[in-house]
Amino acid sequence: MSSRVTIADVARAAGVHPSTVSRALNPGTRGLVTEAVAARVSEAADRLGWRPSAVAAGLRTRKSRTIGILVPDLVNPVFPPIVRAAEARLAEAGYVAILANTDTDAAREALLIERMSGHLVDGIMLASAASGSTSLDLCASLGIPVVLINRRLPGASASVVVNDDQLGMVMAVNHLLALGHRRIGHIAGPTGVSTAADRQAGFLMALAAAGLANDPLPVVAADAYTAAAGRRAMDQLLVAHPCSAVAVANDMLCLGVYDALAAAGLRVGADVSVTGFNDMPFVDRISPALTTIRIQHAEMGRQAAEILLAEMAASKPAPREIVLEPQLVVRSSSAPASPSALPWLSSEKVQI
Amino acid sequence: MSSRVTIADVARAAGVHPSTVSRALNPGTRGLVTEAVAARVSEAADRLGWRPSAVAAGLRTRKSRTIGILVPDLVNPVFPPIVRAAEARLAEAGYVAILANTDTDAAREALLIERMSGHLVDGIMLASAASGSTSLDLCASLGIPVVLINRRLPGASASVVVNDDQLGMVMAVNHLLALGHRRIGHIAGPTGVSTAADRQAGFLMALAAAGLANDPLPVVAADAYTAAAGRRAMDQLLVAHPCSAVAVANDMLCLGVYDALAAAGLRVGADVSVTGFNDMPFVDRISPALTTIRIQHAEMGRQAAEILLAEMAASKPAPREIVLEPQLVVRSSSAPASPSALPWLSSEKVQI
DNA sequence: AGCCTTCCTGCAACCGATTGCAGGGCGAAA
DNA sequence: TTTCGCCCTGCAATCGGTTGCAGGAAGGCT
Repeated sequence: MSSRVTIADVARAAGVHPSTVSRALNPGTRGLVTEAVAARVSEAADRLGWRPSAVAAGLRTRKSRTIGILVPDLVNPVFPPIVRAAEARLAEAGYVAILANTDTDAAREALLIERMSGHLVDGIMLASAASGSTSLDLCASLGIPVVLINRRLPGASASVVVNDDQLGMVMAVNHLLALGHRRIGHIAGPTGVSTAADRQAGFLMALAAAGLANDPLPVVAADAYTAAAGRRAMDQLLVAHPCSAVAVANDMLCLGVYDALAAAGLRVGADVSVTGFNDMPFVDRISPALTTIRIQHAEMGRQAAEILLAEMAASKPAPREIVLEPQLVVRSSSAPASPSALPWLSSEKVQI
Repeated sequence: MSSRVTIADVARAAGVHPSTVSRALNPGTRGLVTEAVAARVSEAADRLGWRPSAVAAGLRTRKSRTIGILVPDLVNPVFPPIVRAAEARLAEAGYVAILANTDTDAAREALLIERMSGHLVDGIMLASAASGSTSLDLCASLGIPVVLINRRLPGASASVVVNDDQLGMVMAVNHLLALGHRRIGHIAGPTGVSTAADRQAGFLMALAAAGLANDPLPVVAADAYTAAAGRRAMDQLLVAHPCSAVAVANDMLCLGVYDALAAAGLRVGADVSVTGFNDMPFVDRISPALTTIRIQHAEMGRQAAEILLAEMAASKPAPREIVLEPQLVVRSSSAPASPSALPWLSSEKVQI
């Protein structure tokens, strides 16, 4: 009933030795056998309904045509497009993808990597690796090539595909500056995460370039990329540094920022401009539609797959780094600054 | 460097035979060896850093501790929560999940199933299988247990975990009726899909129960679960059957419905009430927030995993059917009917 | 004390394909 | 006609655990 038909059965049917069947059925070695024999074997194979056993082949070759994909949480809308594109490219090359969620838990991540290594994965894609993660060392000791996606890791020697986070945030801030805003705050991402650090660096750089560098920093760091954390951070920023515009490190945070502003009686866009980052699905549908920085999710996944395929083929790894260009998408959450319309700012002392 | 340490190495280190190592390290057979020996073996195993090779074990046992998950398109927000929950439950049981996107392409689906069977998957979770799909037969002939998620398949003998789509739609319509609406339309899903059929049945049932059965049917079927299809369908419905409320088969369609109403100069909620189905992420953030039917995405994935685990353990399949209860979530897209406020309806001749 | 049972461990085959090595057959060149 | 060489195919080992079978030791019972 099941995959009973083996290469031995085919060999018997075709009147040849199993090894000949193997050679005839394998595209790479088909040239080693006579065309007539190859044809006879192929005919017998699909007459019997033979299906290759990737497991048996893998045991011998130590290659499983399988790669592992680790994401913190698939429900976060940033990841599906990445995974989708990666899987598509891998499937094209005959690979299957093993997916797992790490929950940003280092121990769990290590467990999953070890389990995947037991399944002989030929490579691993690590999306948004937590800082201080030892996963790279683990993979190295297991001899598994890795490519990091979305976040880079300090001092990592693995290949990486990331967005140009710094540039993206510069674009967002420049957009706000062009709208006339001068008091611009920043809700940063959680510390220790490369996307947070790079985006904050971009923010400060853009401000400095505009001659608006100042002290204390108009920055509050959220403790996670969630709406709740965004709400808390914005509540703090409203007190610590009232401003007419805020460049937020992440779209998800923006949802909380919207809540905080609404609670403070402020209108997003009219009273306070907000920009996000990621252009995740449906932020064009929220009210007001979010101005944000679009990153190439799908391209990230595709490129990561491409790199992994190349690294698995090559003998010498030679880590590569791919930085993708972000794009500003202007919608209704950002609007021209009009100081007169901001009575809530007038009572504060100007800090910039 | 790689997974070099085999049970033979461990056996040598512990001074026992490889078979004894296998028994000692396997939870199920550990009782067969002396406690002292088992301890000595375990010690040697993790001193040497032994890691089990799921591939080698699977070759012999014909069990890979791997299951395949097939979804039409991971980017559709309905699926991540399902996949997430399924993967979590499977990981708990020591399984890994192979994920693939079918693009609703039958040929591709068959290819993926065959490929997965080569990887000796112990079971397959099929989310939203296309109607007329031969995948079930294929899996049966391959001897792989299957569980269908989200959509049932006519005449299928496989286990299935679905939402009570009919009941859900009845709840939505009853909600609209309670708000005073009497002219209620329905945007149905694509034909041939069980969710579409069941929800439409629920719509008609609720209308009939309220004594509002009528002819012609105030129903337009969308040709896909997309915003664009929703837009087209609603444009048609506005012409064919003007109404004060519309019960839509799917949240994604609602996005298009919103567009169609806006284009017609009608306000969602105030002029026309709209209900969706799925309560997918962020529909609470769109404007106006969507009244919809919440389905238990995560529970679907978890239950499907549970069933699969049970079926793989049992010798005799015995297909089960689990129907999960939906829940009405009222937000701002539905409001009391006020005929006087609907001048656009007054010129039409009443059809109900 | 002798016999039987039970428990533990070793032996070896096996899962299904891949691959280095060797040998046979055939054509070409001398 | 003989020899050299190449091409094709068969042989058997191998990947790393798992498991049926058998044998030996220890303990219980009469």
